[in-house]
Amino acid sequence: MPPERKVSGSLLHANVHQELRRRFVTGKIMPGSTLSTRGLALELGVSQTPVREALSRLAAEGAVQIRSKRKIVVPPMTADRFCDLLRCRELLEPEAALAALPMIDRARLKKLKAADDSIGRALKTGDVNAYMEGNFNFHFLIYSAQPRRTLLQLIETLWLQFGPFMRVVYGRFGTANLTDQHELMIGALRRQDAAGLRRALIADIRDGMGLIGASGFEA
Amino acid sequence: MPPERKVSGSLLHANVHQELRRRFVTGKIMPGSTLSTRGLALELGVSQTPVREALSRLAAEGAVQIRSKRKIVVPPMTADRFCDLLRCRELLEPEAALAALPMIDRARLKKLKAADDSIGRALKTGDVNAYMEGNFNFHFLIYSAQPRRTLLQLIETLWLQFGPFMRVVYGRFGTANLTDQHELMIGALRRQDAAGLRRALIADIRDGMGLIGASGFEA
DNA sequence: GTCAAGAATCTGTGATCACACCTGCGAATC
DNA sequence: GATTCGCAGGTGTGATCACAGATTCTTGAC
Repeated sequence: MPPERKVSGSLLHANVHQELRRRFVTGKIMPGSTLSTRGLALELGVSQTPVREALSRLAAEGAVQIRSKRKIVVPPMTADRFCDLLRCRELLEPEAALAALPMIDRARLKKLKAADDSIGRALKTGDVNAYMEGNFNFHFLIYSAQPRRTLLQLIETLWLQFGPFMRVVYGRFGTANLTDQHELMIGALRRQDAAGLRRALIADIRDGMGLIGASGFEA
Repeated sequence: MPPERKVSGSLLHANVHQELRRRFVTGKIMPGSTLSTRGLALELGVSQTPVREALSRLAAEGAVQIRSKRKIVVPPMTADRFCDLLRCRELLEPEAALAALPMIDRARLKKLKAADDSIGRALKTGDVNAYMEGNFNFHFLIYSAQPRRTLLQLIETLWLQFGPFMRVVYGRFGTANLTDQHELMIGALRRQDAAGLRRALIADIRDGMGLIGASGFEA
């Protein structure tokens, strides 16, 4: 069979990487599950090559671990790792949010409000998928407004590792009482209130931390 | 020609990645220079495949940019990016150093002293290579003593992007008067003096920041 | 019926080939 | 002599093939 190349635009491996990245961030992939190059290639209708390239990148970003012996797994969840991730978020995200604060114009505020509404609807219907996606959009609408690309990249790395965990936690404990902080953040952004923004964001991150204490981890 | 496989141990692409990473961290690769898969493959005696995989990882870590049109370059240096990197370092590295502080035993202190001596010798002889390598070893001897792997990974990412820049700066301004902070850090570690450690480390990072102001960047 | 040994299969990894496209160098034309 | 057109070389990218090793299922003997 000839290669049958048609592609659409270009850069298959970039598309694959983005698709997988989306799955990670929105928690569509469970911690501890195993991925295979051939399986993903079949599923996405491409050859192994772009899948391998995408998986290398994800490995570099810590989203998957490449156990050289015949298995490539998304890292299992442990309390230590979860805590480490949250504390790193707590270090980096307030910095990004504060840098973004002066850049928030009316248009972006409108988008933020829309994202928060969509989160609210997801909470009502119990749609965890939509909640995860909305939460991601909400936070990165803020962070991407600031010009420090390296800082943004570090935060993306964290969310990539964090997504699968978050999904497990929310699946286990439900998604109640988590949206208040977003409202506070929007208010602080509107008032250009740096202290309030930092406070609300840290509280938002710590909400996740609180969930963790009791549950036995693994897988 | 038959594949002629001999490998050594295993995992070619891991070796390639590590080799390239070392070159980046120690500044053997200049900002703005271009790399090629075929060239590196030839130079390292492997095929393109492991090189491509390693380069994907490095791209994910921000060490190289993959301009889809025919060129893969190490990002050119700009004042904004340099400043962004340094501020991220300032955010993350003190956190790691303080977490490492209680873990520093006599053996590690001895290694730190040795690394600092080696830096001193490099400064005397003006050996920039040795200085870069020693500086890297010194800092990561500290950071790797603490258990937060994610935090460590983030810092490694920063150094990967930082290495080529640092080399340019030191090549341009010389490496004088930079070692004092390391002595102070060793002293603070010995005394388990958290505040002193933080102060010396931040000063060490800001030393780099000071160098940047006047010079016109690019390339 | 139980357990162990071997075959079949499926995995990641590396090499090689094929292709589209950009870059430069050279020659031909005005 | 200057400008433009075309061809050759080199690039990243994707597909395919080949191989080593691990896992799993089957099959055989006790």
